[in-house]
Amino acid sequence: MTPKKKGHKSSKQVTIKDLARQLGTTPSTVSRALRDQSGVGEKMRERVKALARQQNYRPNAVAAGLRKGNSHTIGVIVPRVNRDFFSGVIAGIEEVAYESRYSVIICQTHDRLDKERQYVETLLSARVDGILVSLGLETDNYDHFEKVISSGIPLIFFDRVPDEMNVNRILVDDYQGSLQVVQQMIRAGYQRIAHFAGPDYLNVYRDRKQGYLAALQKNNIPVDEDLVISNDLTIEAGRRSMQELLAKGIMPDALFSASDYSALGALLFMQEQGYRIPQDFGVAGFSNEKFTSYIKPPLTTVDQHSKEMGKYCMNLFLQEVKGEGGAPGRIMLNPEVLIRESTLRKTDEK
Amino acid sequence: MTPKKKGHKSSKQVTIKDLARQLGTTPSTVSRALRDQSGVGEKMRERVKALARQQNYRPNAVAAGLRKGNSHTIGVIVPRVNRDFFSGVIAGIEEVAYESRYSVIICQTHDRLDKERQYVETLLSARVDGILVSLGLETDNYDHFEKVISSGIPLIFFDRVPDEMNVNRILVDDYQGSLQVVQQMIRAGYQRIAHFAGPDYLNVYRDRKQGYLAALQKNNIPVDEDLVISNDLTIEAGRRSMQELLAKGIMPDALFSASDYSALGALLFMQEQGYRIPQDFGVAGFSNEKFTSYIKPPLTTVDQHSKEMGKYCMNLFLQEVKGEGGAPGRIMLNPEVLIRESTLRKTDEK
DNA sequence: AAATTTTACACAAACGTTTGTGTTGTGCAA
DNA sequence: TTGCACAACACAAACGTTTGTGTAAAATTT
Repeated sequence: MTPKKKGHKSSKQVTIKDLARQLGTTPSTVSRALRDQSGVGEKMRERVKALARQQNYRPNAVAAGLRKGNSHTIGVIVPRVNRDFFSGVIAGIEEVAYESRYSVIICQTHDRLDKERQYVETLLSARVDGILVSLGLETDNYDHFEKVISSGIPLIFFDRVPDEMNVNRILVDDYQGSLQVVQQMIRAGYQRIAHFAGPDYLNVYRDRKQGYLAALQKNNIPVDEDLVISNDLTIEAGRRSMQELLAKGIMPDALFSASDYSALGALLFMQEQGYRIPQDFGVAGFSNEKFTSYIKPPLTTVDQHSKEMGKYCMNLFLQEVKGEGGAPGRIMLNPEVLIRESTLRKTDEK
Repeated sequence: MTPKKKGHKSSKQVTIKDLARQLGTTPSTVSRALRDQSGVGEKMRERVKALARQQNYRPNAVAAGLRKGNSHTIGVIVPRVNRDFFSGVIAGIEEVAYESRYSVIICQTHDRLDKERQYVETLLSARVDGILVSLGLETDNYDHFEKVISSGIPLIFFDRVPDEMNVNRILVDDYQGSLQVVQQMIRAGYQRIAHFAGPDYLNVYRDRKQGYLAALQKNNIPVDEDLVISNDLTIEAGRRSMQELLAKGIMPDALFSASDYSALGALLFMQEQGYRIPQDFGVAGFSNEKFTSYIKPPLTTVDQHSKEMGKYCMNLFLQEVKGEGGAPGRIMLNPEVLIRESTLRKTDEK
């Protein structure tokens, strides 16, 4: 009967002008008062704030952004948000952003180059104050990022970074992580270790492959080209690649995959084929996705300190924006190798 | 030697005014030309576009937003992005948003009420054109959303929606989903089914509990209060609650959890205690997180059509923004019950 | 050919801030 | 009492668009 609606439905937001008019003063004074700038008396300041509160005034960030030339917003471009690694980075970015009252626009490319390009345009049009990016799988051309640079706003890459560009980059030591995992696998007794690799033009996959190759070399294990397979690192790809290997009569005794997902695909396939993990076949992945610790057996993998990485990103941005950006920053974090049951062949029984 | 930099480092972005000046025309004509509005000749239009392209003109969305009073951006507030359910919804929202060229600001509350409040303020200040929300676990007060409503922009809730408010809402039939899962468990032969519930003031958890209770009732199984436990639905909580049950000497023969995560915690705990799933103990969850199909045994759960839900959300928003918003829309999707091994006690051997 | 409509453009105001520069008036020292 | 510094405020321009209106010339009709 008595409708609960209080606020008028289509009420225009109250502006600084409205406040000024009601107080018999000017917009400039109101603006200064609200932001505690000098040049306005104690009494007026109080009156302004009181009225603002009472009228439910909310500053128009768009207008302020236009005038000040910045939006206090940053853009983050990632392949997908539902990877624990990326959502971890995002969490880190957000934590720092939240403290400094920055808004974060998150864009998912789904590993598609066209979307990546489009989002860069959108973010530049939205006049974000900076862009944080991890490249998509398809990205083998960086023209769209040149535009960002020439626009003058900070650009920071993390994890999947472009090789050719001299830009800020934050990453984990993929080479070391891979090296150590494979070393452990060899120590556990595996002899013919296969590798699932990603595209060679992305630093992370190249480095992981190099780490794998280095481990073999250090242990005088010859590299078998047949055991190194490139795929798109999904569960399905992992399953399929494993199947194809066996179909070709190639039988490794372990797998180090550049991704936890393709590792999982292979693991599931091998289990279905009746192989026992880790006795008959060892499996290791990369990224420390959460599921790796739930499955049976838990998967050996490499943690990339995703949240830390996110914090570093945002802090680097804040530095840059303060004008402290000299040469492009380069930060490399140490990965943490997590040896779990999936590569623990009964080696301790020696 | 010859530095590659073309764009001047700190180059101010070229504006519509710059173009106008160079063409000997006015900003208004340039603006209309670029947007293919009527009132500008074919020849001039071409000249404008050519120059814009050549000078790398990029429209300033902030300025346009201020003038037009809309930002072509929407805000999405979710508890966390690294749940498959939420990232699925986000994917759906983005897909539709991308087509209609809307930007999406994603905000994670981490289930905290203070963050939820803060993000609402931020989004309103940023003058987003609409807000899509799924409530946090702590949210038992909706004052901050009243502000959104009185600001006049569309507000749409999904999945976790407020009871008291008469607003747009899109959800899945939690009651039906739960009812069917528990019915199946009973048919599979489980007699004493425990339930992990979330806070009663959130619709989804209340409905799931109701579905659970209804299933018992329909099968003339008395409700045992000891078997209904509220926790915060994390893995750890699931593990702990299960442990506490056993410690108290209460021994259910199955569990239906309102969340896949707490279901997983309980499942892992029971396996560690030597119980076989599903023979000795049945487990079912809710939400169809991806990991549920990887673990051993695969977990029975309920799919909520997350991506669909996201699309519905965004489409409902688009409708509202076109002014076609009559009474608040209410959409209920049918869930899909996924019976998997974790509740498949050898019932078919009858 | 005159009257009328239409086209192609220019002009100017507006969106809501922020900020540089005037303009008072007050208090203080000389 | 004059001069000066400074506080407290008003005034106005600017940020980059969009959009309503004005005004010629061109195209169309009669």
